[in-house]
Amino acid sequence: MNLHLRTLKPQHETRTRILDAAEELFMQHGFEGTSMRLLTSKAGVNLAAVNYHFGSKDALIEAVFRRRLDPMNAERIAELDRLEKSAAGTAPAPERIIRAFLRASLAMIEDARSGGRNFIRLLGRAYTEPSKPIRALIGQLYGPAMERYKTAFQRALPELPHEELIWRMHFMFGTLAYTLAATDTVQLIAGCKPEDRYDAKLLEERLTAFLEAGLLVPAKARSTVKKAA
Amino acid sequence: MNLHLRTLKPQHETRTRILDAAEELFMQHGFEGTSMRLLTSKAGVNLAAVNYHFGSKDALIEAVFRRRLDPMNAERIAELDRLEKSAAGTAPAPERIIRAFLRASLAMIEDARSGGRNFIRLLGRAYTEPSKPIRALIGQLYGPAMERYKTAFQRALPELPHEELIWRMHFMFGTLAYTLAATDTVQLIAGCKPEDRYDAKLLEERLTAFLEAGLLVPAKARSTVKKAA
DNA sequence: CTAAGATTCAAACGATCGTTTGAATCCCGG
DNA sequence: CCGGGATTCAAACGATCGTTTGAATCTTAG
Repeated sequence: MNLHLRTLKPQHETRTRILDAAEELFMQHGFEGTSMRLLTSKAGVNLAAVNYHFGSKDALIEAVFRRRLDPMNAERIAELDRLEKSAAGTAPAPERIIRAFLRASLAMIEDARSGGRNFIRLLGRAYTEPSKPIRALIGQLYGPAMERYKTAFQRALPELPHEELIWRMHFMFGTLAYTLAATDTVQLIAGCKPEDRYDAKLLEERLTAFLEAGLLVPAKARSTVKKAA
Repeated sequence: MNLHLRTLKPQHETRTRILDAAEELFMQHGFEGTSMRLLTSKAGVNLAAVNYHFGSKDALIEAVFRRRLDPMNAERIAELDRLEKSAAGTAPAPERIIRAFLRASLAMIEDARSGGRNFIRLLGRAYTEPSKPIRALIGQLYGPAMERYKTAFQRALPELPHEELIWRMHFMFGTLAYTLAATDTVQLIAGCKPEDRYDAKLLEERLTAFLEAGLLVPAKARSTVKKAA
């Protein structure tokens, strides 16, 4: 029986070592590109440990996402709760909602010593992952938070058509996902400059300004002009 | 000697069949998730055909990208040339530059019968691909077009600091890449509605409005007001 | 101390991977 | 019709994949 909490550090140490190594290697080489042998050797555990503790490689992948994504989305929702409570009945400003959503991602980018940054980049990849089960898992884990933020935006922007909001949230989510995942693509545009390092605070300002402008742009400004396609 | 052009259709038919099958399967299962056996059987060619015609699987991947990306970026640059010529000396409006960049991608989304749509989704994935060589290839193929559009934006927005422009282009590029790649993530936000089909014209309007707003937002508008978070 | 459960270990399993081989077949100029 | 390069084919190569096994070792309760 391990119901008692004593000596719990070595109890799950192997699990943690595996999760950490998986997080980093999945980010570097992808899921299929990371072999169990490389993974377990980096983690310093036996080859059979993954199947013993997680059951299979796919179950390990799921565990990697759940470990970070569950608390991350919970924090996102809590942040929104706090924001709405402080607004006392009135709808919070869109900018505040955007910042509330960004904060969890950006906070994780800043902590480099634990694998937070690795995970964020890994997460950005997962959205466009070919594997159906992985995308389904991501959708399931993100679902509740997405729903909350959607209604928050709807309340803050009652004049914006529902379908328009869906697309703009899609754009916003895409900008965030790509920005965090494709770190070295900045230099694709910049020419060569690799941009010293992620300044999370500065990045938050830039992202918020960009996303807020896109979200608030008047809908169908050219609806009457219309397309002469 | 096959210098003469005669009978050139069956001459490269195997190559084309392989490229088409690769495009679709790479999109569905990723590069590592697509085996040569599945690929060649779908293409209806012998297993050894890929190595005979392309040399290796990696070389095939590169060929898949080059076949579409070379003309696509050439068209992008031509579009910008045309735009600048019609502007006769003055800098074209940012909106026009954005549309010029989007057009090539959206045109390819519309042609569903050839594998254009497959390729666009595959391309979106490639930006966040773990494999270094693939990202390097993408960067190399995109480089010239990126440089041209960067100077075009700089001329249209001379007051925008260079570093700010880099980031906003990064955001814009990310929005486009993600929007096109993660088709079924829209429903993650929408709840369940799968959105009938991509209406390329409508998508162009929505994307242009969103991106233009983000690109044109005043730089550092809140530097003095600052946050009272 | 001892026995039982939890965990780790080296070794091997069958399957599948990308690639290579050498003969068979096709295509076409002479 | 013939001969040679281009292409296709079935078969096999060695390597590596994820997973399983059964014994060895560690941990802990009684």
